[in-house]
Amino acid sequence: MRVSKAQAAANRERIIIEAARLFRLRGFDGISIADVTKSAGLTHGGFYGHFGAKEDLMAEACRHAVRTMLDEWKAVAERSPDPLAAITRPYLSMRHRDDAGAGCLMAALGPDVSRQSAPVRKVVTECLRLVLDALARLTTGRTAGAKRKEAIVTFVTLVGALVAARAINDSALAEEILQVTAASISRVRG
Amino acid sequence: MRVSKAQAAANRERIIIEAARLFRLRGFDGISIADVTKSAGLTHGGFYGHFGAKEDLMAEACRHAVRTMLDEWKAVAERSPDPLAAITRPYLSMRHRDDAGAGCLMAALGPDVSRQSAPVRKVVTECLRLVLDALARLTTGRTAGAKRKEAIVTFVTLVGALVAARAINDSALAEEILQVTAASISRVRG
DNA sequence: ATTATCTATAGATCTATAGATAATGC
DNA sequence: ATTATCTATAGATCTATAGATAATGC
Repeated sequence: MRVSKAQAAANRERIIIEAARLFRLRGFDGISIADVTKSAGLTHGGFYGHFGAKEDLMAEACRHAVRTMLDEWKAVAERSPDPLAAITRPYLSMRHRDDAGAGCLMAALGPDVSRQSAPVRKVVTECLRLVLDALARLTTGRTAGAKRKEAIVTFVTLVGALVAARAINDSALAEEILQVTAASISRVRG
Repeated sequence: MRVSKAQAAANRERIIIEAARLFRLRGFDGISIADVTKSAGLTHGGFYGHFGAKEDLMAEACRHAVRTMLDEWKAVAERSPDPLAAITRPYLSMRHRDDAGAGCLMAALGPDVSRQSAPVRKVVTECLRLVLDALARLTTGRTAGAKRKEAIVTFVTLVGALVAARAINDSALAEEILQVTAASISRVRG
């Protein structure tokens, strides 16, 4: 059976959306083409009409995941008197810890990305630049250089806290890690 | 062919050592039992005489990786006037970034661990406690609580910086991330 | 006699492709 | 007629097991 051009484009988009969610949840190797296409309501055979290889989907999924996060960041920052806190508070929440499929790409797949080939890592590199630029605009640094440094330290601290909080099996320790990190970030800024 | 009891124990240890290296390099799913046993100089069939399942090896490999890091930390901290810097400097080096197989477990496999079952995560939870305790002893905090908070923030910052530096495809940006993070850690402490 | 390791393989799963099908859009 | 999707499958790979082999250690 065939669908309209518009429907085919929507199917492709749904494959990317589901891939971004499932890869973040179970890792690049933990999800098959069949898993992704099934989640998108298709069969695995049609996949190669949309993408040349699984790797191409990984790159697209990474881009989509980061775009989604940046859109959310923009939305919450615009309607908050303390934009940086409006971003770091939900980032360092147990909700984010327990919902990797909808969360930060770097925290969910950073090491997975390291093991991928150049095209995927290139996309992630571009995405990281966008994230750092977005964060830098919200920092208290006086010069552009100071803002950038602050953005880098803030972002890697967020990522590390989430990675550690997720790897462990103890909710109390995870909450402690997230809270102590959040307190540290707001103390350093203030 | 059969080997002596002592040789069998040494073979088991070599399987763990190679697993700790290979898992950190390519991820839990990126390495097969055959890869690990071949690296240890054995065939894959004998594996199940040493371990009940691949998952058991993952747990042992995680424990081994963290023990190795803590041993290194202890060694460099003992012969340095600034123990914390003696640990964070090599951690935030390009050498560590480019040698995941011999480096920090959390930075190399944090998200991979999150997706594993309870036994593996339990081992990693115990290991994280040991790492935080070791770091806390080297911090400048006055109270035990302050030391612990400082240890948590320091560790997650280290992990996040390494995860980000490894995920990207640009050495200059990676160096910037590691250097800015290192400067921030020594500034906050000092 | 016991047992650590090896050979061989069953059963499952995954990526990618080939050819069939059926609805779109010129 | 074109083409997006489906069915079916080839070829590769992985975990785990069964039975054979051969050296250790009582």
